[in-house]
Amino acid sequence: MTRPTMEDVAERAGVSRALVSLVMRNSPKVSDRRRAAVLKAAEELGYQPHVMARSLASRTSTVLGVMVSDLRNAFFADVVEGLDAAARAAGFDLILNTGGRSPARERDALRSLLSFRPAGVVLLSPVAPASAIDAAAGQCAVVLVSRTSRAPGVDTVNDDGEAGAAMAVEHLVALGHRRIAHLDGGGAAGASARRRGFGQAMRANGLEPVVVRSEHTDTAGEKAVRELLCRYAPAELPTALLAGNDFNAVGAISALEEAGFRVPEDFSVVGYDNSSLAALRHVSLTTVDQPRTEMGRLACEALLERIRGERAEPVRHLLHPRLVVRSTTANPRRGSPAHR
Amino acid sequence: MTRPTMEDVAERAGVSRALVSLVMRNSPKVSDRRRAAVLKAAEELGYQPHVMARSLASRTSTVLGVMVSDLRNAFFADVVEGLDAAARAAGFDLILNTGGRSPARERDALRSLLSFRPAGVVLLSPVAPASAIDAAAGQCAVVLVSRTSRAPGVDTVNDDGEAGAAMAVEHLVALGHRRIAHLDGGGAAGASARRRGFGQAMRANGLEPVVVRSEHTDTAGEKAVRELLCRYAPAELPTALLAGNDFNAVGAISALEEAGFRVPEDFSVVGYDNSSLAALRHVSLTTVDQPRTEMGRLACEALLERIRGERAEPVRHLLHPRLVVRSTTANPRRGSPAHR
DNA sequence: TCTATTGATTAGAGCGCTCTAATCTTGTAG
DNA sequence: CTACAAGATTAGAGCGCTCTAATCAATAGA
Repeated sequence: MTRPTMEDVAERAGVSRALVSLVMRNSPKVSDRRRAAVLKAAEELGYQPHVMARSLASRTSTVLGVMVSDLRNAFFADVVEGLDAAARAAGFDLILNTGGRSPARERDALRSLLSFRPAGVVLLSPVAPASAIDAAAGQCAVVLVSRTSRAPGVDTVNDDGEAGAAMAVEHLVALGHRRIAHLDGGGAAGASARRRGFGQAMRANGLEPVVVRSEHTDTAGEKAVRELLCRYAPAELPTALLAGNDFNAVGAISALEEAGFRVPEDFSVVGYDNSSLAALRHVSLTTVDQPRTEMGRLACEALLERIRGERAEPVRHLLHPRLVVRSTTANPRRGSPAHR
Repeated sequence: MTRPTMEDVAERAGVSRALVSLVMRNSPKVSDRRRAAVLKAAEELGYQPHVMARSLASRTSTVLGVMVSDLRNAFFADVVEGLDAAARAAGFDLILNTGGRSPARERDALRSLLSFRPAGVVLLSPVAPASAIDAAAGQCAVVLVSRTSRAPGVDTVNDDGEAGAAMAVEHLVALGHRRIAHLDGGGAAGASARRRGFGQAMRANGLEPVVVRSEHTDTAGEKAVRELLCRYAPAELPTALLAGNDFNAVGAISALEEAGFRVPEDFSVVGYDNSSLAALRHVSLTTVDQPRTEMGRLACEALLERIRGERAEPVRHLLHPRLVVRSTTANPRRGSPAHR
């Protein structure tokens, strides 16, 4: 059961342990003859280098720590996929932890990650206090995803929620909508940026931003729409909705249909996230896509730059989202200048 | 930047490195006075034990390797969540990899995991040949999720797809359905068990099992329904559908509605997985729930039992799924004995 | 022939920890 | 006051590897 070591390979190949080490790290200063002999012996014994021993001896690490609040959230799962692909390509391995959006659990998770002396850590939408993050940055490279930081030792990768919301507004305005409401995501990650972007874009178009407090769930979307329908006289009703995310949008659509409205004929609805839900033909939701896998890749890249010492100044990635137009948006019937 | 070591703590506390080691592993054979002194020194220096060094010296590992084919798949993400919670509780850490359903990538991923000399590995629905899995089992504890094995050194955790499909059939039969079709998942994970369970349950009720070849996507569900509608005369049409999974079910419902049928009035539809999609009020799909988090927990537990040497014989967990009745199933209108 | 010179190989220390065995303290019995 | 057990502490080897510096071999130049 005990696996062969470098010493075993060396003995079998009739060389020194140091030479085997060189071959394993494929150093150029090994003669072809010896290299072949070592490789053969390693093969025969089924030798695999011991990463931890290597890491200890070389005082370097090929491990990246990842703390994710909740893997069930498809957003994080996608980011981790991107992270994994990039890390693997660079010869790094991921050690993963969940923080559960609880400062205490995050602290434990982070401590556990750091005890591996990783080359860097990625924190996905952490709720930990800035001081904890800065402390971590003193020990290894740190990159934050979906969270900002002003610390010089910390890189960040965020999607541009303002731009995303603005794109949605521009799309709706271009279709002819003038009265557009935003079902906002409350305190959820990214919600405030979207709300800000919505407001700015509306005002930039000379329109009055209408915001209905909501949450990132389908039931909250239904509720918000019912509220909206009560609040306005039929002629004053918005003709388009920008939901906080896709789930919220689907809930909103349900409530609209229940109230006898049709989407997109009577109401246009735009979601946010481009989740697998939005892509369902049955749903076919116009939505804003965040480049999630790309965010993972960039986070990994930022880490690698720091690790390799290629960069010391912080980098702040702000990724541009993309509007995916499907079947829930169209020209307005009511209230558009043409039909007024 | 270089972090304090045990030696530093020992010096500051005025004791030997060995004593610090004992305190860190909170051994009972340390006097209270020394323990306090060591703890204080460690605190002041911000000392954190080096997991890799510990692992190397003690020839034990607190790392569990996890290979998942695709984190984007919510099923796997949920299992990993369960795994993470159980591992953390037991003081283990997860190192994660994706295998991408490619034998070659899986081989690399597995090799990479094993190079950490983990205490055990969890393979989520691997496609690797049995020989590769058995080889891994020679190096550490191995548990397979959503894949069977006959190897004595390998534990398995699977959901009972046969039982799940049978439960769905029983539910439909109890509602009065006699003609039930299964849209099958082809070669997807778990599909064959569901198909088998469907066939057995139908025959056990004296009914003819109708199977339509499909896949685990919504578009495949639509296609399968159109095929079904062509294949049968209106009076002979099934009154209920058991889809391969939730996505497939949603596709099927779309196609049914498009063809002028209503769900559940004209057709009852049952999904499989109880994904977040099924829970949407707009969808409200009757479906079969797999205890995914529990599967992760059990996988971890199986590993821990092996690691602690509490068990040598393989364990084969077959988890019971649960039927979640929502709004897409009802008594049949057409074709039921009462209405014939 | 003898030295440089270059390239290939190896000895040996050390990474930060654990673990065994040895040593040092106490407390207690004789 | 000595003897001895029991408990507390430590020295030192070693986990599997890397890395520096030293050694060795082979070729080229004088």
